Amino acid sequence: MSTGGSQKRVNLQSVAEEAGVSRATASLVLRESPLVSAETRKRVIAAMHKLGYIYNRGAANLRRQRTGTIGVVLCNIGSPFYSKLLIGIDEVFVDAGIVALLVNSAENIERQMRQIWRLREHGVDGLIICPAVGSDETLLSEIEKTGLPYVQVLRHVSPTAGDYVGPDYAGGTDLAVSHLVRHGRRKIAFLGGNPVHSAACERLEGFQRALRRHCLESDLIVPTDLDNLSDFGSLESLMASASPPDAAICYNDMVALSLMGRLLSEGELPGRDFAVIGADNLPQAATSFPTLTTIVTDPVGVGRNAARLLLDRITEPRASSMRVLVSGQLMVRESCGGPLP
Amino acid sequence: MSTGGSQKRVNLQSVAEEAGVSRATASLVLRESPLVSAETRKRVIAAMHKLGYIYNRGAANLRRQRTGTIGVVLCNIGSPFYSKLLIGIDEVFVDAGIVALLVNSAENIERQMRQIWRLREHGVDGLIICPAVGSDETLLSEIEKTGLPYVQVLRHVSPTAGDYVGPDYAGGTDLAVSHLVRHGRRKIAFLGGNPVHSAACERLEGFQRALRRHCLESDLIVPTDLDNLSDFGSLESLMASASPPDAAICYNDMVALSLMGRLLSEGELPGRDFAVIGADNLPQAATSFPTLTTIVTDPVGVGRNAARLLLDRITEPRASSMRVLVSGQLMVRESCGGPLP
DNA sequence: CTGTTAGCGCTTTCAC
DNA sequence: GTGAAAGCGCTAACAG
Repeated sequence: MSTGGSQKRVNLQSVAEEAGVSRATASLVLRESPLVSAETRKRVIAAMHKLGYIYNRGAANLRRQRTGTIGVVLCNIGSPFYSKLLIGIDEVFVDAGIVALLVNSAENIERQMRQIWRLREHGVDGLIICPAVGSDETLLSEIEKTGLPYVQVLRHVSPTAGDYVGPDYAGGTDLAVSHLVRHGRRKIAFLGGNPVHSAACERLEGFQRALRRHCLESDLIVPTDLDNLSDFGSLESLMASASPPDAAICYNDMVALSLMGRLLSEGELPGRDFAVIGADNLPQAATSFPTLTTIVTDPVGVGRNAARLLLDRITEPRASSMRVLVSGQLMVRESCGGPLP
Repeated sequence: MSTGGSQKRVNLQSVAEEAGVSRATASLVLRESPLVSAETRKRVIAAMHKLGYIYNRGAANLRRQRTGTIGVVLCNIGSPFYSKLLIGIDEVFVDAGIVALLVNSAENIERQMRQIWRLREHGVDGLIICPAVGSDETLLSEIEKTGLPYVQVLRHVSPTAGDYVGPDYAGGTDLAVSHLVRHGRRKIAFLGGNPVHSAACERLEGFQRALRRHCLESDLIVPTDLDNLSDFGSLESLMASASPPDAAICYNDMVALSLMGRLLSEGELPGRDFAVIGADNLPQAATSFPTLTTIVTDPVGVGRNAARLLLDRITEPRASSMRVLVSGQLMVRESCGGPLP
């Protein structure tokens, strides 16, 4: 075949011929089997390079009945937090020779189902999924019906069913409350988003539990819109009330930074007049004015743990399900407890 | 259902048997061929549902010699900017029935090469790549050698070779300079990162060209470390010099927000005492104190365009290569030109 | 150690 | 309209 534009794809067959061995032997060389002599191996490898051979995983997968790919279903691939999660997942997968198929449910549960279906068609060996808002246990039973191993991350659809890896939201919020109390704050508000999924619920519960422990009332709970940061809902009226809050724990740093912006523009200095604590430790938290005290969660760690748990689950499908909580810390800066700017 | 762990995987064969037709006919039904009668189609579809059939794309791919997957090689999947890009890419791919295989070069050119190799093994039909720092034209020739269609995004390794889609960095910087000049600023600094890749270079060139057009000197170019925002390098000495800058254009909003934090902590009010312009329009830019004027690039648009261009390139491999610049705008807020807080 | 053989699940001529 | 047969490129028994 004279190589005009469409030369025949080089496959194991051609490599084997070039090296003067059989396809089977060449295949063994590929997978670094010790069964093949150094001499033969060398010849085969030389042939591979000479011909520019590229291993066809698709064909191998078809034969071996597994693909070395794993589906990752996130509900908001645009968020930095999720990207960090991906980094952790990717880290483990790279070591295990696995590629992630990333899909986005965009918080839409029909789309989530469609995407999972698509991943199945692609033959993924497992699933890491952050359930879209509105998912319930039928999600898990749908997945289980197909026999595909899976791990939930960041959110779960039930407090007990299925494997789950996530940050210790409640513990983090608890740290924040204790810190505020230690610094003399007594009227603590919670700008907590809406408890539409397990993560938000756990934060809220952590908040309420911590307040109870410190014998404080938890009546300053403000739902916030995470997409429209300029809207602090009923915070306005709280601030104007008879006993306004002197501190706030925010759903995340985005909310906290916005709140600080708002306070500044009203002439109040966060950290002195009003304590603010965020969550996530965005890069900006370290350089804002004032710098932001924040609950540090470890999304990369969550990703790593989820990936590892899934790999375990794939090799050990019958083991009983697990809940992994990755603990966080408090990064103390100027907005609460740190030296004032 | 007592599914005894290892029931035979249901394939097209079983569906065909169940429906009382041949494999070939069943296959036609799958792909919605008009060649099959409504009656038969109905029977086959019923059989598929009954058996819980899942299409095996791997097998189909092997046969058709294409996979319906595309490799996306990014150099920093953790950055929000890249996540936005992914959203645009994903949007187009979902419509085209394509799945993205996402890999991370982590700005490491060996890893980049390894990952590309891996993607090839998975049989991707094309590549969207943001070249890691240090990549040169050999990257393109390596890819071209394999005959795989590709599109560069956000950065390119040569001003002419290969397809490229990116924001109009130079144009954006130009907008910013004109805006500053319009507001009476004359000593404009550029906190521009290091020009280690095409994006940074284009921003810098845009800056210099714009200053020339306004007959200003462009001697206030400060390389900044994008990972360590608290370090503004020689900015310190600039500010202390005989003719200090009265404005700064920053590499991105992260740098700009840090700079504003710094200014505030030194008692200067950004927007009044010193104008600051960022780039990217992060959510925080709208809620910081003061709010941040910023060059709005459109990463989602870049992603969409890159994905579409790649799809074109796949169907039309011989067409000559293209450069697409996605234009941006200036979002005017308090830190320059907007009403003072 | 190496070769032979028989598929993995699907698509695609080409007959009928 | 539908079916029969021939692979896509690889791996896994099993022989030698």
